[in-house]
Formats: sequence, C-alpha cells, structure tokens
Amino acid sequence: MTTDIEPRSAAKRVTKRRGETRQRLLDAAFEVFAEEGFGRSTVEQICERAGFTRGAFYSNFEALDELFLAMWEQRSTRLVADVEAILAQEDLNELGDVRDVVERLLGAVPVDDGWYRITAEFTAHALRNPALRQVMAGREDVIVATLTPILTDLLDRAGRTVPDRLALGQALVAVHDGTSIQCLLEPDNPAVRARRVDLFTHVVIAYSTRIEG
Amino acid sequence: MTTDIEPRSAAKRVTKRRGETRQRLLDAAFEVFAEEGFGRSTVEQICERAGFTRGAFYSNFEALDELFLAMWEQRSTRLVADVEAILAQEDLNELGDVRDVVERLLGAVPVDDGWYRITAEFTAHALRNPALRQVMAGREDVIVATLTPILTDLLDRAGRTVPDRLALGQALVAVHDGTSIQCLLEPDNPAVRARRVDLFTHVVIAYSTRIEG
DNA sequence: TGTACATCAGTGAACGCGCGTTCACTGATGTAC
DNA sequence: TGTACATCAGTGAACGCGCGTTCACTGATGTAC
Repeated sequence: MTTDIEPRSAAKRVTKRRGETRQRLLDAAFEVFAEEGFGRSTVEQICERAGFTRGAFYSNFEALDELFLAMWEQRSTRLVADVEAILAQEDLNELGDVRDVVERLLGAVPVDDGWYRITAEFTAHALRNPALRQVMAGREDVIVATLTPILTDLLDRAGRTVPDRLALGQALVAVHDGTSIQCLLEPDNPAVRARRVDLFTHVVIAYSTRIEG
Repeated sequence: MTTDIEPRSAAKRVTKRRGETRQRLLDAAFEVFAEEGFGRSTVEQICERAGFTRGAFYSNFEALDELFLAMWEQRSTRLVADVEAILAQEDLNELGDVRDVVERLLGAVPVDDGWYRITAEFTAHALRNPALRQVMAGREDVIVATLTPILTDLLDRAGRTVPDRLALGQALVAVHDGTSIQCLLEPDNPAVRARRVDLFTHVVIAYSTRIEG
C-alpha cells in the first residue's frame, strides 16, 4: 500500500520552462498594459513582446483578465516588499524631525508612470466587480499593516507617538494616491512636488503627538 | 455689396435636431463608458443606448476619443458649476467651526462611482498624451480657482484665514481624490467615510490660522 | 401662410480587418528502468 | 550514466465573429419667394 491516495493522473508534471514562460508573459503584460491601457491591449501584443505565439498564452492563462490580475498582484506584492526593505534598513542619517521621516518615506515609494496607469485602470475596473474590489481593499490593508509599524517606529525616533495608527495609515495612502496624480500630470513643476512633501508633513504632524520629556 | 466676405458655401446650415442628437450621444457615452470602461466600449453600444445607428455617430464625431473628451469636458464643467452653486448659496446654518465648513464642502461634492471610473481611466490615458495631460491639469486649475475663494470665505466666517490658498486648494484636491477611492472601494464601511472627514478637517486646520480678536 | 427646392442628418447594408480562440502537430522535458 | 518512452509545452495555421468605417439612400429641416 502506497501513500498515493490520489490517482496517478492527478499529479501533473510541471516543467521549469513553464514557469519561465509564465514569468515572461507577466513581464510583457506589465509593459503592454502600461503603454496601451487595459482595454486596448491584445493577446497578440503581449505574446509578441514576450517572444511567443498566442498559443503559449492560452496554454498558461484562461483570459486577459486572469493575466492582468496575476501581474498586478505580483507587482503589488513586490512593491510593498521593496518599500519595506528600504524603510527598514538602518541608516546613518539621524531622523531629526518629522520632515526627515517624510522625506525618507517618500524616497522609498517610487512615483511611477506605468504602475500608476495600471493601478488606476485596475481600480476603475474593480469598482465594477465585487471580487476585484475585495482584492484592492485587501491590498490597501496589507500596505497599511506592513508600513505603519515601521513608520511609527521612525517617528518614535524623531520624538513623536501615533495614537491611531490605522487612521494615519489610511490618511497617508489617500494623500499618496491623490498627490501622485498631481506629480505625474505636472512632472516638470517642482512646486507640485514640494507641496506634496508639505502635505505629508502636515498630515503626519496632525496624526501624531510630541513625546514629553 | 453685402457683408458676406466668406463664400456662401462656407456658412453651414445647422439644424436643431443635430444638437439634440449630439447631446443624446454624449449622455449615452457617459453611461456606457462608466459601465464598460473606455477601452471596452464600442461605437455600436453607445449608438444603441442613444437610439441611433452607427452612421449618426460618424456624422457627429471623428472617433471615440473625440466623443469621450467632449463628454468628459461637459460633465466636468457641469460638476464644478453644481458644486459652486451649492457652496455659494446662503445658508441658515451658522458655520461654527472648521468641521462645519468641511461637512458643507463634502456635502456639495458627490462621490460618484461612474464618474470616478471615467475620470480614473481618463487620467491614465492622459498620462500617455501630452495634449490630454494639459486638459487634465487645466481642469484642476479651474477647480482650485473656482472653489478656493468660496471656501476661504466660508472659513473666514468660521474665524480662520488662509495664508496660501493655492497650497490649500491643491491639498484638498489630492485628499479628495485619494479618499474617494477608499470610500468607493468600501462603500459599506462608515469608518472610512468618517476618517475622510477627519483628514479634510486636519488639512484645513493645518493650512489656515485662527483670526485674532 | 404656403409651396418648391436645396441641403442636411441619420439610415442601414456592405465590406473587410483584426483579434480571440481552437487544435492537430512537433520539439522539449522529465521519468523509469 | 544511458536510453526509450510518456507527457508536456509551445507552434502556427485556420476559422469566424465583432467591430470600425464607408456610402448611396431617404426622410427631415430650413430657406426663398
């Protein structure tokens, strides 16, 4: 008697090549969706970019929606991990005041054209689909849950404490989203970026209090 | 000798019917774009919704992009005018503090699913096209220029003055955009809406100062 | 006000391209002995 | 380690639908007298 309870046919063989193909399709999807937009991207374009014929796509995904979602989740996860890594690393610079903390935070979060476009369209799409809406809302929870502890720690070192972490986290996500649009729409206007830093600073101050002593 | 310098053929006859057709197409476009998304909407769908055949569309517009832009500009202008009218109207309620002002402001600005979707996709699209980017940036200027004077006036009545109106205006637009997403993604979570009001209030306080005396 | 006429505005059929999707096939990869 | 074989993974041709676009047409609208 073996430990195989499942029939042998259920255990599918998966090759290394398959994983690589999948990844190349995901990377190509990011580029094409960013350039063309979600609704205007075709299976053909993505496969061509990845160096495959269309059959490869249908061998790996059901439809464009599935590829889009898989790509978005992968990129989103990676982005949060990257920001976390930058924020968490020990730094020689002292964090003197709130502005130092904000600048460090903003330095860790990239403002990226392509990623913004993709996320904006995905958000719009998610509003039509309850399941996707859950995905997006869940993603925000992860961002807040991951980054707020690190941020409050930094603030602590700058002599401030945060009474309501969730409120601060959600406020910063909102401010980030709102000001990203402004920066991307006027990339050559330094005043817009400066006001972004100001706004972040004001919000952090409003949601934290000076530690006595 | 008449005042006609242009050749007679240049003066086109325009019928009343034409304007009505155009408007029906614009209204149908709003609905279809909101439901389907920009890239997924077809000429056929919009014409069917408006009660025309496709020929009517090609008689009035060059391409879907043109219809989309015309619709967006019309709706956007109307929206600003509506908000302005609500904010400007004399009200029986006293504006005791900042929170009253914020609640009045937020009461005037609708948080609308369909319009958000359309604007999000338009923004993403505008990032690929310098001319459209100008249109969007210009729209924000109009919003700030129209609403900030009224808002500072309301704040004045609540005993506060705004040193940098432009900074406040842009901050509020950013906060509005960012928190709108959160409210739409979690429509059934009252805490999200409450935090939105809090954030607006904090920002208004941070960008204004108490009037002495 | 009425009528005849010119032009406009929308119709609906027709055309054809582009794209999604399928599938028999062949080369690549892993497995068993 | 080597070989034979089974299965997997991607190919590329083929099909057909859906959609954008055109255009000769007819009814609607405005104009001139």
